[in-house]
Amino acid sequence: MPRAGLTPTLVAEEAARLSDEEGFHSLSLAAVAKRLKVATPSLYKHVDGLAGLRREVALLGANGLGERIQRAAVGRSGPDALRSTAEAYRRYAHEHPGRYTALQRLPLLAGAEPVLTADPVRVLAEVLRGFGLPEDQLVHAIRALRSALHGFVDVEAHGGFGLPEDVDETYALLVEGLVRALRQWPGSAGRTNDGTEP
Amino acid sequence: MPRAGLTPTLVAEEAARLSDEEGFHSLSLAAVAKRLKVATPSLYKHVDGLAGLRREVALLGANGLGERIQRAAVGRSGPDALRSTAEAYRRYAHEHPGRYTALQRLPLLAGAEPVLTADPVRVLAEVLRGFGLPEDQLVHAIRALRSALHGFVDVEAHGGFGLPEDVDETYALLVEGLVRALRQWPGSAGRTNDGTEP
DNA sequence: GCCTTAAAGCTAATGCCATTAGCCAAGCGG
DNA sequence: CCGCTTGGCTAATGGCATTAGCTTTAAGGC
Repeated sequence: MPRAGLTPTLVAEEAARLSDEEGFHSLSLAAVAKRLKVATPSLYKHVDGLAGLRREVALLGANGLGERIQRAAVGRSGPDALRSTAEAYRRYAHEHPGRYTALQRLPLLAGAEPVLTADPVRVLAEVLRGFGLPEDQLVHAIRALRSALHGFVDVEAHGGFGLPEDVDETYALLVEGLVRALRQWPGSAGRTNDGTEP
Repeated sequence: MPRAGLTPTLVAEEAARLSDEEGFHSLSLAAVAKRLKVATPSLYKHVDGLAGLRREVALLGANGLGERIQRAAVGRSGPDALRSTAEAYRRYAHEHPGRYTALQRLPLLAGAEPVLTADPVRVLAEVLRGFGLPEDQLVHAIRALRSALHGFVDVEAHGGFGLPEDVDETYALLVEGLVRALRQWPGSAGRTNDGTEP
């Protein structure tokens, strides 16, 4: 019988696909093993149990999200960059719901901070550059931005927006609210171009 | 041997306590049964399996959160009501993390919408009354407000704010950002008193 | 005060999953 | 061609949810 030829990367990627397709709650060693046509215990040669598998999916999610919003921000600045980034953020969460869910728990998984080739938080920090915030407000502003984007995406993913009103429109309004809030952030240098005028 | 004297309510409340103390992920029929000094299958006489148990905890969470923020808002209006409500919202999530986590999944648990004695979303809607928003913007504003509050609390609960900067201060700044964003909401009647002046 | 009876709580049994131990063979390096 | 690393396997254990079916409690009618 020929070998299956698994690697840690192959296993993690299959797990991520499964998470996206069936939901993060459906991620199990047994399910991944079945997809790879392999017995469950075989996976232990490549990943560190279920906890390790989840961690790998979370890492793929963090890097994937980071790369996506990075690409969305490149060549833009200020409100314009924020709008583009916010759009990419939500789109990634829609396209990779399992990875996105996994990503949330990453901070709690203590241990040596592993290789994040593209840290989403760092990208958001760069996006906020163009808003002229004082140095000591940057961390607070990043946190607020993360909260708003994640909160929307999370509520949406849980079916929390039940009314018929257009959810895309709500998101656009939320992002514009963020732009306004950031332009008038305490201690800010003042108004920045809102990106809707030349 | 005398009976244990369980009721659906008693079981649900013990489950909620366990969720808060050990984390929602630790909620299981076996764990609840052990706390109540009862065999696991006995619980099926009072709740509809694990899914039902989670649903009950979610309901306790929704009602608890609703009551808390309701009380915080009473007698206040506009930005003042928003600040008080936001504070109560976060405090509830801190004090009842298990219930709060359960609550998120409530919308997905399809079926007959059950008795919500105090719907948190309705309370938020009333809080937004004082901001003079046009009728057709109310739903969008409520969604934005929910997103921001939940997002912050959720990131915080997952240990997402790793830097040493004061998290309470970030929350206060986020809430002030919301106040600004809502006062200048598209189509709004204009500025409202920001609550920091008589 | 008995006796019927609905229901509370139990034990036994099944099945799924994670995890560990230990076996076996594939396939690479010499 | 040979040996050794290591990928993948089977077997076994233990936790959990769930169902079936039994026993006995204790409430209410008589």
